[in-house]
Amino acid sequence: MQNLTTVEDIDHRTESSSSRMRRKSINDDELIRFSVRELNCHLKMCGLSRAEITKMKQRRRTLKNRGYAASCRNKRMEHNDELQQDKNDTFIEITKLKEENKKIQEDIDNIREKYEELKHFAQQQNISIPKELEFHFEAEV
Amino acid sequence: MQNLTTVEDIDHRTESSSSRMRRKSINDDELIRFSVRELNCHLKMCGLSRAEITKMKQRRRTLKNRGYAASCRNKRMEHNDELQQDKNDTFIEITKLKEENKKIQEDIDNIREKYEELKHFAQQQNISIPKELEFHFEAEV
DNA sequence: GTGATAAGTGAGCAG
DNA sequence: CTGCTCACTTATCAC
Repeated sequence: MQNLTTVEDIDHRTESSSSRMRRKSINDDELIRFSVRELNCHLKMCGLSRAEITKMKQRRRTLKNRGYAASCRNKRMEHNDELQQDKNDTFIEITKLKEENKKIQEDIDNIREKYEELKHFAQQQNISIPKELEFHFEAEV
Repeated sequence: MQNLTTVEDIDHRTESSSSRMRRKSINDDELIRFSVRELNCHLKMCGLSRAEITKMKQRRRTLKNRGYAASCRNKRMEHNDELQQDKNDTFIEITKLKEENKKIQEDIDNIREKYEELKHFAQQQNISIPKELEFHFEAEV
């Protein structure tokens, strides 16, 4: 795509009056970067007609829109990547939590077993365990 | 946007020969729906010139592209919603797992307490607990 | 006027 | 040719 906007690109119907213009005075880069005030100043100095100025303004708008569209696409892609990353992260976290959970559950099972053995031992020794020291396990998972 | 494609829209340079055409014979809807074979048949029956047929084909392509673009955008949005939903779902699951985890950890703490009390009781009663019935808690979280 | 976004268009790739 | 996707343009909306 062409990157220079010269007055002769702008409005061929006024080509006949182009002899009084300074050509290639503003490129696309400047056309975007200049403030409205600076731009108006430049366009006047170039001696552009009203129609040519309108075309230039439109070109400026189009160039800016191109940039907006790009940042819009970019934003969308970044947002998407972010969600995707979240998904990966949470998968890892869930896996970790499940493992931890499982490990703790195993701990409980071990303790329960020991406790049962201990109770059994007490029975054998005819030791009565005070009520307040009793512990009742819930149903195992 | 206009929704009918008539031959006179297609190529004004051949307007002079349009007397032998049947006008408004194909609308955009048909232009998309017809198979290539059907379309060629229709275009011939309408007596379109080669240039007109090319224009019609291009119009068909454009209309199809319009649809493709729409489905592409749609797909992207659905994918995005899906990721967003995943995010919500996993947030719920993680919350649940953390709660469960906490609950189990509390259970362990309770058991640990009871166990310690039991050991203390045994000491008071001068009951020695066999080594194989000992249980060593890991460092508390 | 500026920035953002939805829809439409054309280029170009893949099948 | 068909379908898809990217970059760009245009129309529109909100500020």
